[in-house]
Amino acid sequence: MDTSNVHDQMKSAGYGSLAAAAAPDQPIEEGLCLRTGPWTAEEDSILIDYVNLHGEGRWNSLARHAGLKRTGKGCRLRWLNYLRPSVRRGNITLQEQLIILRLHSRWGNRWSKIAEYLPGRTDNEIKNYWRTRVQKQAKQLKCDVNSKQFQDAMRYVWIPRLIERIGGLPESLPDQPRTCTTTTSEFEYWVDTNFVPKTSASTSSDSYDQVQACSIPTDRTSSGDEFMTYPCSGQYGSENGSGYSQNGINSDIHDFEQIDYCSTGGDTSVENMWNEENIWFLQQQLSDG
DNA sequence: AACCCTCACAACCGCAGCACC
DNA sequence: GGGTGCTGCGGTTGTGAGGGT
Repeated sequence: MDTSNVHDQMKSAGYGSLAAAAAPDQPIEEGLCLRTGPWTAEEDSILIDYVNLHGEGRWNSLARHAGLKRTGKGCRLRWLNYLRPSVRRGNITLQEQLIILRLHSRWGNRWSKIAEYLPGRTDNEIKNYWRTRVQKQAKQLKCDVNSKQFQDAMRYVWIPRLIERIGGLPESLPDQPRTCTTTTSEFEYWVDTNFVPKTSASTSSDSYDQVQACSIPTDRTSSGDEFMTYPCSGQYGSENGSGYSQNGINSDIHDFEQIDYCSTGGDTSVENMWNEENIWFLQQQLSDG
């Protein structure tokens, strides 16, 4: 969807107004009314110019000095989610869907953290994706998105299936895996090695933040880790080893070394994993036990 | 054509954490 | 230590588009 169209349409529809009162945490100067609703092109321009001149941060003073009748929070949100040059628009690609699913299984609703591994994507966008697509499917399957049933569904069915859709299957596997040790996360292959998360992880006390840039945490042994448990050189599938291969699908992780997760182009997003075929397949798997 | 429903998205809200005084 | 203000995060809401009937 072209979000700019949405924006323009909202504007033309007259959405937005001057708020009579400021947000509780956002005191306003006497006599100043704050605008709410969609941003106008003029406001966008003012904000862009101001940030380009003075940089990000200090959003409240920015809003005042730039002459924007917006809250500091509003300016920050508009900049981060929409105006920032690095913001990437367009559909969530299959590769990105895969990353989201896997990181969410690891971190839950920590959208900003997940967004760090998706260049150009905002936490808001990822959150919207999760709510509109994933939660909807959990609802269709009549199970909670956080239930073990749904987690297993993603782990053993959707993710391998998504992998299959992303790359297809090569005629032959590489002669030698790049590396494949028990101490290296397969996920390191999945993330473009040129990518560095945009935020500083070193300032966080979260143990999951103690990771090298360009890699996904690898502490498989931690108690809550149900994340990277696929055999490194084997096939994806259920615990008994038959799993997915019974469907003729060989999903060796190294098949996907060449996926470009930082690509700003491409259009693999057209085909979404959440289609009728996959729903049917998953329901079969679940009913089979 | 009109209505209804779902989807996708931007924007808003409340809260927690942090820094500063 | 307490108060205040700012920032960032996650949850939620409101809106138009688009498809189906």
